[in-house]
Amino acid sequence: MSKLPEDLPECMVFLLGKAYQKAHGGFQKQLKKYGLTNMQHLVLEGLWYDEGMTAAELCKLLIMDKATTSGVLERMVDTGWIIKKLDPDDGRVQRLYTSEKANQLKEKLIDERKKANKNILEKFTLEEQLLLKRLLRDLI
Amino acid sequence: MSKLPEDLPECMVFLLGKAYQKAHGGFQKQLKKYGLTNMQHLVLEGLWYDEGMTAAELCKLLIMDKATTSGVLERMVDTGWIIKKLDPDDGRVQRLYTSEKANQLKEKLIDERKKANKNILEKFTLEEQLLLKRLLRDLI
DNA sequence: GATTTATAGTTCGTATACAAAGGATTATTA
DNA sequence: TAATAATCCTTTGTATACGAACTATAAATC
Repeated sequence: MSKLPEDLPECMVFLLGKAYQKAHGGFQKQLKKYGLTNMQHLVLEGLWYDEGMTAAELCKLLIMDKATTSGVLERMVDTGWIIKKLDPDDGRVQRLYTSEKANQLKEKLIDERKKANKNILEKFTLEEQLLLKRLLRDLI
Repeated sequence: MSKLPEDLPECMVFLLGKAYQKAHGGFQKQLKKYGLTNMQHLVLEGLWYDEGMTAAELCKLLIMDKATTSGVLERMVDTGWIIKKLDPDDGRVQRLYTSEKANQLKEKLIDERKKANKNILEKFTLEEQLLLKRLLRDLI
């Protein structure tokens, strides 16, 4: 990291932003060969956890903005990663399912996330890794 | 934080993203009354550190994408936060300066950042704060 | 000194992020 | 049950984020 103004490098917003920027960029590159984005990958993991969730449930679980998610889901339907089915009991609700294409890649895609995680954390001791994750979770 | 699929909550990309999302959102709200965004605030802090920097230098210092920054700087010129001056020695270069409007708010704006930082970190012990910042810096 | 290469910034295309407003539909209540 | 409120989701507008291509200018090399 280059030299920074005054106490800016002490600023959490900055540190978190840049740490995320780097981690996100690395993962994004890993996912490029699948034609998936980080966000889209996250949606798949959410649906694998609970297939048939509504968009609202997914947003709540994964702390995503509903307006943003609307567009993400549309693109994922267009590219064949997920399927939307209208809920028969509630005309407002669309239930979300992963596609065959997605399910066939499930193990590989989860492995990519684990690999990304390993890349990010390998510079730390196991103790530091656990501590960092705990501290970040406390921030959320 | 709500319950999450399998070991997703162990994933650094997710944890960093959501921690940043929350920190960023809080700071953004603080800055709204000034009509500034987080990114624009960061640019001002960079220029206060070294007035007259070029966009390229600013990008390198603050780890920003040049394409993104181009638009940010244009909006900041339009809204009167910064001034661009063509470098007399190099026709490619635009040198950047903070405006009077920005300088008059300098202390308040830096205080806002410090307040944001305090809000984020207050739940941790001093030891945890220092540790978290060190770990994040090591990620950048 | 003409050609090539490198650098500074901009522009374009695509994908988030999120506030705010707008349908559509369901639930609640007077 | 008609009116009101709450939910789900989409749309709109503005601001990043970033790869890729492009323009203008400067530097390097033959």
